[in-house]
Amino acid sequence: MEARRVQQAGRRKKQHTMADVARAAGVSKSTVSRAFTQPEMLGTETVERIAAIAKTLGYVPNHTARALSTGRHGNLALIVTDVANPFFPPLIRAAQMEADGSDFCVFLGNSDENPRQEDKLVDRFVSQVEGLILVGSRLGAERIQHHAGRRPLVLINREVTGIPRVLIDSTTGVRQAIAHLAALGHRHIVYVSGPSSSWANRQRRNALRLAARQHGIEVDVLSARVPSYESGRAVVAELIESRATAAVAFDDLIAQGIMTGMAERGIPIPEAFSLVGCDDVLGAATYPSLTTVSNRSDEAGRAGVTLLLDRLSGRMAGDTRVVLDTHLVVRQTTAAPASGQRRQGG
Amino acid sequence: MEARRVQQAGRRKKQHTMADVARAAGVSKSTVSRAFTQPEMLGTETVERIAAIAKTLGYVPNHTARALSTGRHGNLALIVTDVANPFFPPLIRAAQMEADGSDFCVFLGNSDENPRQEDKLVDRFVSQVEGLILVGSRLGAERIQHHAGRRPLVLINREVTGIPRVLIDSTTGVRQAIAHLAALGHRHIVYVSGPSSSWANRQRRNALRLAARQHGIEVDVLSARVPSYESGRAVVAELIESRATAAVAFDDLIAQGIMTGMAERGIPIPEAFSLVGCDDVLGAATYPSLTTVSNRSDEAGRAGVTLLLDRLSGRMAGDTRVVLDTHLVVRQTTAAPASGQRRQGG
DNA sequence: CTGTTAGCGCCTTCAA
DNA sequence: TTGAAGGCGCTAACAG
Repeated sequence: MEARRVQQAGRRKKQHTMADVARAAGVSKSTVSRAFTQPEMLGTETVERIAAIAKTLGYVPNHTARALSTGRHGNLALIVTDVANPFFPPLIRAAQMEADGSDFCVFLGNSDENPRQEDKLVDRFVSQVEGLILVGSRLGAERIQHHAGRRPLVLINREVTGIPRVLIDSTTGVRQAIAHLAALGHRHIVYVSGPSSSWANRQRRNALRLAARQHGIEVDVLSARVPSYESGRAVVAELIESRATAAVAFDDLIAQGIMTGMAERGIPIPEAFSLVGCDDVLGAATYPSLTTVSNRSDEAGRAGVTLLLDRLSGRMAGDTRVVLDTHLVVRQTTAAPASGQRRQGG
Repeated sequence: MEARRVQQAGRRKKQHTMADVARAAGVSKSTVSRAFTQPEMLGTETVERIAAIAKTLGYVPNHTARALSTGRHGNLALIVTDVANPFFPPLIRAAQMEADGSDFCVFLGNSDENPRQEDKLVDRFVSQVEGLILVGSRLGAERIQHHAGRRPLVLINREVTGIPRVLIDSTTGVRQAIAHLAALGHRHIVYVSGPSSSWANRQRRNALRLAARQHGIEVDVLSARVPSYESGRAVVAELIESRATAAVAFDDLIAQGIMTGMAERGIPIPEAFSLVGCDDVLGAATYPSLTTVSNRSDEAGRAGVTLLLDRLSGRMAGDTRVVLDTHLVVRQTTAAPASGQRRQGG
């Protein structure tokens, strides 16, 4: 009794319902409902009268009840691996704005690079969204397919056949990066890898290996595991040990960490070591400014939402695949290798 | 008829409902419901059996139906002015994780520095959330109070009496910055202001003016309006014209823009001009690395959610006010003014 | 054009 | 400890 009262007190001032409006207007609930969802079915004056009454009453249709009855929520979920990684904010922002343009609300989920967490988030969102977007999902293909069976699903930077996806194709940019390093005279480089379950990471590694082979460049791979400033800094010791003359990092954060680590050891970039990042999220903030493979993650976000919305309105086939190009932005962290080093490398 | 079929086809494979689980377990719906919400009311084995069956069936309680029936959605909304501003991602991330720990889903809204958009977002969220968090709201006090009357509301970096809020207090850090500049010998500085409707901006400006007066430092104010790299760069011409020897920028993005603008004009920082940022979101990425007022925006996000959740569970009085300190991080963009400039300034 | 009647899936009294 | 029944607010047939 006591507890119940507390709970009721906790409840907000009760909103008016359709029944209130109907009573005040002397019509039935259905008519009120129609006045909001299919006004063209009603007499003009009826609609206006109901609208006026609703307004004075401060009536607002209940989103939840409507959703339960129609199965349409007007929500969608965006799940990313790490909100704070600068790759994501522009993507999130663009997705957000795009959804907003179609009156959709967006749930944001942060999986923290953890597949289990990602699963949990999907489960939690799935019953209240129209569809979901997974960015750089760390989930296995079968899990993804499972989820896709429950709700329309779009992937960003993850490739699973049969599921609509938008892919930022690093291949073009990475090829340019290798060509650039080759032209400068590098013969032995390192790829500093990111998370092994990341599609982007695999794609970059493979593209790099292929291009390097074509240019006769030797490639070592070191792993930074987590894409962060710290792990970039931590990998520097190994990097030096490798005796390579240049490195391509999985992303700009790692690259920035490497720059710091190199600076701490008094190794000047680009004079003694060349470095290329990926993503171009730091702008020209680092010094020297970072040569990097640029991508427009905001476009990926926008495209993801568009794809999902199209799919929802039935305007789209199942296996769409949107590919966004990348390109190398040459700034100041790449140069010809020091001659002494070049000998070592060969 | 045709249309209906299309719609049904569009509907996903129907999720299992409580009734399915009940049937499979040979119990009633109520029992299944209780197994999920008040297991202690049931026999241990009953609960386990139901849980097992639910699991094999892949049953997930329907969030929407539950919300309709209880009035509790398990959602909350976080509205920020610009997702892509590096100040926000850590805050968002922390808020996100904190909410997650209490099984809440979070809606993210991007107001784009626009009060109308902010209002719109609130309206759209309000009927499906337990409460909202507004970060750096650009809304008038009366609008905020209006919204707070509909749902529990927490403010971050916005002060409205009577509404729970967490404030990142730049005063302490700004004071340190002024003391630092004064000690270096600066006598005439500029505050490069951010959005005029921003609480943080007003607070920083006022704190700066006060501290400057105490140190006998002259202060001009220039406005960058939008907190971005570009607007920082755009303000540089005026900045030079002012003949001040140092500037404190509303945030690090503006400061970074100023650095670029100065570099373009061949004015070396800190030799010819000293610069202090706010927020400390760039790390040591700029060159020279930026002296700035540090704040931990992630703590603000976490605190905001905690405050809201506490309020929801009735554990909290109305007018809570959490204040987070800041402090100056001296790096490389501040130095004594050139002697010629100092004369001009006095 | 408008009213009537069933649900949507779940929670929550009230009985047993 | 469990079941039956009603309702949360709205939409969507089906009549009229």
